[in-house]
Amino acid sequence: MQKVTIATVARRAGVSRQTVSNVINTPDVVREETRERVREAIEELGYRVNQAARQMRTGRSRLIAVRIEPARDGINGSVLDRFLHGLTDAAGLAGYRVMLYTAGGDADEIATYDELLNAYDLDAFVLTSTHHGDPRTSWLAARDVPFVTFGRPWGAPDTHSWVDVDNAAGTAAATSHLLSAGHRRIGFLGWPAGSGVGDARREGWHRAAGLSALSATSSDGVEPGAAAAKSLLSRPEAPTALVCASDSLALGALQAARELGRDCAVVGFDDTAVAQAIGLTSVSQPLAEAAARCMGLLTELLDGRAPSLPTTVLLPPSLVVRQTA
Amino acid sequence: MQKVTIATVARRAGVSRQTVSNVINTPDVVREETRERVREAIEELGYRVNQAARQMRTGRSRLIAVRIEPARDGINGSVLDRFLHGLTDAAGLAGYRVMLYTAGGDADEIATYDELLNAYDLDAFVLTSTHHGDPRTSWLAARDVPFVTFGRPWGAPDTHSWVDVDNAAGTAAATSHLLSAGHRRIGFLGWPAGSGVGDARREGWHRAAGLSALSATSSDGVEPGAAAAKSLLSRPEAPTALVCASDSLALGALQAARELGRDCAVVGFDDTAVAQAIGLTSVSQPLAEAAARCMGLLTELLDGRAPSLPTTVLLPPSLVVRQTA
DNA sequence: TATCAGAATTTGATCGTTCAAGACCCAGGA
DNA sequence: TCCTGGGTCTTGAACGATCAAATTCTGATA
Repeated sequence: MQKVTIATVARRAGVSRQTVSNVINTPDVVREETRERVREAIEELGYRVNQAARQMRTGRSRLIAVRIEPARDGINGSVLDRFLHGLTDAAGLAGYRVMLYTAGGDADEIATYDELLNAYDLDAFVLTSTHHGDPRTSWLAARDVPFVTFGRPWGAPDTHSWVDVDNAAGTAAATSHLLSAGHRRIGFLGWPAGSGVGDARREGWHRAAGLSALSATSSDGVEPGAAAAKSLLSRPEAPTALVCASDSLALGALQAARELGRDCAVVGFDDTAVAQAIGLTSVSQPLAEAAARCMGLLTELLDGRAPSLPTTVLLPPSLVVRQTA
Repeated sequence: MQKVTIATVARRAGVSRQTVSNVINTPDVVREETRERVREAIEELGYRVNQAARQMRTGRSRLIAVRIEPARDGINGSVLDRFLHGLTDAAGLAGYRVMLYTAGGDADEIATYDELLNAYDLDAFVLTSTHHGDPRTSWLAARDVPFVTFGRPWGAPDTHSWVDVDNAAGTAAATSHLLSAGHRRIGFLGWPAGSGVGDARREGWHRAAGLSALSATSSDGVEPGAAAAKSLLSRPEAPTALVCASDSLALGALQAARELGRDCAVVGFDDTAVAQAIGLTSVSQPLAEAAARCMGLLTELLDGRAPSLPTTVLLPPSLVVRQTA
């Protein structure tokens, strides 16, 4: 089976190479009848555009890169996993492919950008886990590399397009749910101030609960969460319900309540496998949609039809009610 | 900043294009002194080989593809996630990159192979979730496409190289652990016969426990697992410990025991986030190593220095002991 | 019928690399 | 002196697509 190139198709259809190329890339400049003839030839021969050749001329690879992170916590790891799946799907529909890379830190990641851009002509990047003073976005912006972040630019102006989930709305919804279930003293278990995501989740609870006293912080994890929850539940005016910044913390809270023999409603965040498994009510991020929107913004950027101002997308999460609240 | 090509480097080093190419690909044919001069030029200019151009000549892309599956169960999803991370790392070290794709079923996946091979000149594939009568491997083999499977060819001869985790050894280790803890009636909670992985996990338990009566099956999931565990625990000679084919089933078993007010040791499989979170003893697969070995086999195939017979790698899992056993 | 604009199609060059073949240099043997 | 041959380096062509410019076709108008 010989290799089928654009020339093979051209011969079969009785036209020139360029016409075949036009049928593929700018069909409207080709006469209807010719177009049909060429399309048939393409079909019969099973022709597929050779990306490498196309890329050499156009300088575009139809490849976008995403970093795959080590599943840190394990519990939260699946968030990225689901996002990745959604992104791969969305990219495929838009005619792009997703390439993975790993990186040890921001500097390492930037070095990888350089490598990927030079060697593979990557078209764009999707960044996750944005944080305060993120050096990656400025590096990419300075070089006019198209990119979108999943996560807003914390503490910085909106100089690029991003997609994020409205974390505050999530905890607010959780709090409202608890309020309408009759709870009046609703506490919050979160991370130390400073992380954008964590602060937003606290803010949503605060806005809906209207009180700021019943709040505790700890690093993420089941054990630390249990310890922090215990101190909260041992106060004089102990909460009857806890909104937590993560499923790990929520799990800790459940353990603490059980150990203290207390009845305490608990809501987690991220709707991870753990939540599903143990019946934990949790706030669920629309990851597939977030991924699709990221891809949407990217194709806008790549097709040059992007608005001059960066677009920002804020998606509402949803509350998945289970047994714990 | 002008684009740096092999010609730029050649000019700077005062040699021809081909010599630069030789320094990169076959350094031993270039005189020591020249080689050094060229290397310096490459360094100073920050030159990187353009993959698209190279690919056009050589027909090889230095890209390998892996399918990213939807996180079915949620609990088990993270297994693939961790494997992917390891594979991306290992591929990077070998000078390859990982590309993702999704597919709805075997036929769909095969169509994707065709597309990826034609359009992107993919060098190789890594298949996961192999199963009885898998059509994917024969399709690839018929076209001489290099590939490795993570998971052995169930019910078929070893016509290709594969890497797998010794599932039977995992459940055997779990059973031995329980035996040495004093348990004498150790049951097994698994999936219906027919899946290679599931059968192997049962087999390991059977071998170590020496009895086959105390076994029950159900589809994967917490609820079904709880139901099946209940029936086991309600028998006259009820087991005092249960080895399970997955963490989901194990979680179900724990719930069943609690509801029945029974004390029952439980061991899961895969050491997922759920196991870590709730202190479930579980069998852990060496996913990073499995990924690295897959990559190792692939590079052998790709460099043409593969042994004539397919290589098979069977890795031992390890038992992570926590509170439940 | 001749002319002309616009549509449709073709031609030649090019992207950056590697392959294949040829050129050059120098030491050693006839 | 001339030839041989291995080591080193250079030259032109090719991979398969698209760009830019040139050419041919078509149909309407004078």
